[in-house]
Amino acid sequence: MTKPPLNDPRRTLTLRDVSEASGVSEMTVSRVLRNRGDVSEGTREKVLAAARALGYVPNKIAGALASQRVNLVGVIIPSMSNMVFPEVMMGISETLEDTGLQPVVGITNYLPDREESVLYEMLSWRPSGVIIAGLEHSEAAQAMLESAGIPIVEIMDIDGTPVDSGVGISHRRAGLQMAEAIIAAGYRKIGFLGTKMADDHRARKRLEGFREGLAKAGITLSDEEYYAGGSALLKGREMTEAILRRSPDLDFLYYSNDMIGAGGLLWCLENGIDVPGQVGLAGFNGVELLDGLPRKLATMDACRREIGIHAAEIIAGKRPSGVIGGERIELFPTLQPGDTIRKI
Amino acid sequence: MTKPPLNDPRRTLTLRDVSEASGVSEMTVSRVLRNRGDVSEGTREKVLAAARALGYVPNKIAGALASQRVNLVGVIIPSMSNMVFPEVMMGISETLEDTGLQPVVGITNYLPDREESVLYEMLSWRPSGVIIAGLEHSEAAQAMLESAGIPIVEIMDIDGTPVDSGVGISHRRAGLQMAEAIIAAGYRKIGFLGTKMADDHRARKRLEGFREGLAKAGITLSDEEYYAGGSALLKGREMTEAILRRSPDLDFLYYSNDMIGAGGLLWCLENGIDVPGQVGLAGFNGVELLDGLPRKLATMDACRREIGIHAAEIIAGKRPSGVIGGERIELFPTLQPGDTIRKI
DNA sequence: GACTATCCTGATAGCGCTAACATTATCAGC
DNA sequence: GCTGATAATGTTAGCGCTATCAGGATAGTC
Repeated sequence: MTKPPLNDPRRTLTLRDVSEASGVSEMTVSRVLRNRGDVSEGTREKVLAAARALGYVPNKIAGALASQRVNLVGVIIPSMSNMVFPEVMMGISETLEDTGLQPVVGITNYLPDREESVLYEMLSWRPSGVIIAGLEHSEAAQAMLESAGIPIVEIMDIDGTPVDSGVGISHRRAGLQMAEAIIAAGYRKIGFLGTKMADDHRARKRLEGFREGLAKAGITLSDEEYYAGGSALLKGREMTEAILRRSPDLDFLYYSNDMIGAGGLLWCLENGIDVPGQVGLAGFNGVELLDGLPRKLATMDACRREIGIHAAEIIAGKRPSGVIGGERIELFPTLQPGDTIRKI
Repeated sequence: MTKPPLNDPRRTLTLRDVSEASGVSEMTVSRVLRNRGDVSEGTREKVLAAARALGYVPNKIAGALASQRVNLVGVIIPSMSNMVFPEVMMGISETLEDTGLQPVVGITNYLPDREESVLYEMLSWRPSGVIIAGLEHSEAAQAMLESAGIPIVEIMDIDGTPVDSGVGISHRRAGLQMAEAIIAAGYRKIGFLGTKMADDHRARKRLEGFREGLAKAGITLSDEEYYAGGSALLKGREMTEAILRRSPDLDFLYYSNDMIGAGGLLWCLENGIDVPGQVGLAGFNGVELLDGLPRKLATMDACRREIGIHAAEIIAGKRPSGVIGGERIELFPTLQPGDTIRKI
């Protein structure tokens, strides 16, 4: 963005250029281009023609500064690499589409430090609202959210207290319900397979809920296996092989996400393990991928799309309630037993 | 972003507030917060302390307007729903990380109209550069790119002439090479399975190259099957079943992407089809998912990550060549035969 | 004809920040 | 002490736009 001298014909155009080309004031041009206020049909056309002919693109930076209005919504999520956040994004984009608001995404990679800096960066653009994944933030991030003076929606998780609004599911309960279903189906020697990520609070809460569910039946996890990085499908295979080799008496494997669950399912099928007779399997998320698998993996959908839609509605002020802020929307995932849990 | 009166303590903070709190001029505060110019250690600490205490977040809108510098890079891609663009994004983010530049993503859903409006919106923020997928754009979009006055990098595809810089692979050649490999392996009755998208120019070019490759051996496609929307893995299964039911004599299936290829592979394995003996299979992209499949699908990697890295380097001015613009970087995908093409 | 109402357009004053220059402190060297 | 460099800070003037209000038409009303 170097600035050419004023006489350079390739200097970036301003309202003034359009104004001069169409013979009206800058203010009128501004009105035409924003469809605001009354402008006669004649001038409107004249201005639009001039703008088009010049190839004028308004400068939103200047516009935003002058109007104190920024049509941006910051969306801060940990990752894009599995399909869960992209689906949330779709819900958000779709809902924001006809509001004039535009989502801007920041990725944290599950790092609190990075979340903090991404948030700072976002807020420095003075967005109209922020949608941020999770309820756990660094102290500084928490402070920024509290004093931002704009709508904040914390999404995905509802087990805790949002700064402003919250939309999500109870991961603790999701884990608990899955445990209950597994026990009800008669499984007793249960293994857990998940990621190593200390900062994935939602996976942690699911596991806690799961343990709690098992505890109610007087059961504890028989074995655990963790991974980090790499192709989730492949890791699912490897981990499944490893855990079953180490603990051959396991009769159920609970995966912290569907992708590793799918890998586990493929491995079991190839190795002649009777699923769900000998070993039952379940994942979490309800990803579309599962539809194409030889057998449907048991899972719970995380209401990803709905979360995105509701969050965006709150920011856009589209909530039917008419409430301004401080909404708390809990969604309820349904258990999809698929073909990998014994029918009772 | 409503603006509270000046006496409202919750009004958004400005440089002036920090300046008053720390007893120096706004300019000095600005210098401290941007680490620019000479500021004594004493004042620096005083200012930082005040800024932190107040919870001041600079207003980049004002900063950008004043300095004519925007640390944003527009990235315009068609989709996030398969893993190809997220991986390009990772290459971009990683490369931009230490440059002070920030990517901002826009999604077009393969719609030229939407591409045009997303581009317009992006340019109105006066970014430092634009990375945009593909070489085919609407006339208006093309004009905007030409006159934007910033570095433009068109990515993914190199079969054509970029406006400014280009980074990608030849999809035409990729299709051609795959055809040659298939023919060399002795397959003759070849079917194609792909998406319906008229505006996926890269898929189209691959198919054209593929047809060309077949033609050289005097072969034409024996059958074709197309889909739109839905779970790609599932669609891959369904399409494979459909095409093989209609044309049982096919001995090879070329899929326009790995995901449907994977679905096809699973279907074939379940239905006792000898792969690659009776039917050979190949996809395109080289997605990580394939690593977890029972058998490795033949594919060609699309150099997604590298494309992202090179594109970002061009925008950031990090190219070793020192060239300013108009670079053309062709990458060469390698054929990964996997286990689904007969060894010769 | 004066008056109000409605519609359209223009002049003015910033938005919050930074570039560029101006000014003031500080200190070495003679 | 004075000069002149260097370092540290302040002053001024916008960046390109929009909110706000002030007109100038035109038309209708009494």
